Amino acid sequence: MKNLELAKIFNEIADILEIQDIQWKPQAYRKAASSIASLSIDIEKIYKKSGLKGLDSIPGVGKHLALKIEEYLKTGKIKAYKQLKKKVPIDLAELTHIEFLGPKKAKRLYKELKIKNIKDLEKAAKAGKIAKLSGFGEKSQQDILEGLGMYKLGKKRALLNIALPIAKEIIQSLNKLKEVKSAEYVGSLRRMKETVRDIDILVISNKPKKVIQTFTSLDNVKKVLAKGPTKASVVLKNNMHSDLRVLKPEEKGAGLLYFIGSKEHNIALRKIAIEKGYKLSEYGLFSRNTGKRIPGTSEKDIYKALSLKYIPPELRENQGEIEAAKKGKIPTLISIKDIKGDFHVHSKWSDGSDSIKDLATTAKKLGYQYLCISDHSKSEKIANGLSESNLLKQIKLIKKLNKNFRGFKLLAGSEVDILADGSLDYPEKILKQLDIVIGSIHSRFKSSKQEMTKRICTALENKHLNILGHPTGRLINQRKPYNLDLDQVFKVALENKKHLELNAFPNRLDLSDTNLKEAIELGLKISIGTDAHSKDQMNYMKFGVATARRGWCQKNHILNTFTLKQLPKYFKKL
DNA sequence: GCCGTTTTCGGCCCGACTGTTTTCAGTCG
Repeated sequence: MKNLELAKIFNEIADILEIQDIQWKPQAYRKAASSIASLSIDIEKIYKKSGLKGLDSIPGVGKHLALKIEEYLKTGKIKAYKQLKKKVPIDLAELTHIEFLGPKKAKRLYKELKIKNIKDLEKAAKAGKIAKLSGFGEKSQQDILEGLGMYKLGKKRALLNIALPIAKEIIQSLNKLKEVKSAEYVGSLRRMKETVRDIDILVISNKPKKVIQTFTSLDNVKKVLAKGPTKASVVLKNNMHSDLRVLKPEEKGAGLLYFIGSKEHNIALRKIAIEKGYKLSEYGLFSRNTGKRIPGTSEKDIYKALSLKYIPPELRENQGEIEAAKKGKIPTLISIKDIKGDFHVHSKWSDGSDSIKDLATTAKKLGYQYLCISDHSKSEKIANGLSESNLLKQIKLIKKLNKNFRGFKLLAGSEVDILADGSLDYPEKILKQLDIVIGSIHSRFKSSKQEMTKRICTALENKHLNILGHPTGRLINQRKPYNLDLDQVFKVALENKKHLELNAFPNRLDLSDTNLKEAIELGLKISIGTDAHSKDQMNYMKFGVATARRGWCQKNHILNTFTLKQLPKYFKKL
């Protein structure tokens, strides 16, 4: 996938053009970069299939940029970019990662101090050279030094299971104030993006001063970055940033829209507003002529005034949801209430920490009808994988426990290793005694694309396998997906009537949102498994559901929404 | 450089906060 490489280059071109005070072009490059970065398919595929015309059909990509993309795909470089870099030999992509340092300041630093990269920047800042520049001063230098520290610390974005509890705690503290009418987390966290950079909060109140004061003096606040009458920005103790905005009650709907984002979604909405003679900002929807507020203060009201169906936050990425809303075709997304079971949990028989009985109790408390115990298979020595005899014992125990349940059933499963040759880690006589077999890759991650694809497809052709576990093997912030022809895997899964897992563990979320969208469009069914290694982790289901929502999944796409009675249609051995 | 039921020119989302200013540019979201 060269999508992200291209997006990065276009963004850097935008920076360089901006430095040269060139108007509008930077915006065009940025827009193209953002739409390329959010493509769900490989840009190379688009080009191979439909050539320049295909590239031209990407929003924000016209004739000229299409040619540049073609050049990059063919030669691996873009001449115009090289020339620009020669002219402005600064590592802008790196430098502008520093908070409060944008292209304009970077240019001045280069002109006056020959600063080209982070290293030069650190040296100059430490030597006190930056403070002496006109227009910079002590504070700017301090900001840069701190930004450098943050850059080193916080290159990685936070996982949802880290960010969400912090956000909820902040919300709770703010909601305690009588001045607060409502406090909600917004931004990418509200859209449940797989990782978030900061925690954005929107408070509705007529007394913003008090709210800002409380927010900036919360226990969890390490440093206050900015503090104005309606807006504040802080660094939390874990080095994440949190931004607060306070709006008035009548501004709530527009405020939520604006702060939930995404930016791309908002830009698209504002353009529709303009077409209709309105102006949309975080304060509301207004008539361009009279400046008067258009009645209605909820998000729904605003969508309605723009002739759009309500769009749930998880879909607001400008990836087709606006077009769908225009046609009134926003799907009814799956919700956590639809979930009737979990297909992937580990007990202390392998590397989990709780007993099967405790896991079952938790499942029943969650209102589930079934829970599939899926411990590791014998090759997974490091995770205490079950020997054949132990697995048989476990199956017996599950059958015994089931006798005591009403309206609830434990399913005897296993997360069976897919071995190097694509075979499964237990012999047929064992596999056929299991209710559900999840096949997963846990070794030889660095195989070639061809090998890995063949290995997984062989497993998918095995009649005992039901679900392909964490299909791409990525670990967010840690490990890239395996080299894999995912289209081929989807195709073979479909042909063999196999299901794909959406592993809900927060550092996996595998399949990803865009993968899921592709999979369900093909007609594949998805099984959400928490991969819980303790009963508490069974709550990770919410991250799975959120990711499914981001992948446009409806109830009927997700196996976990089916009742115990309906399951045999999808799992023959039940 | 892109885009188009005001389409081949002339627009391009909108506003808050900060630092270094003496009216605003730069950055962020």
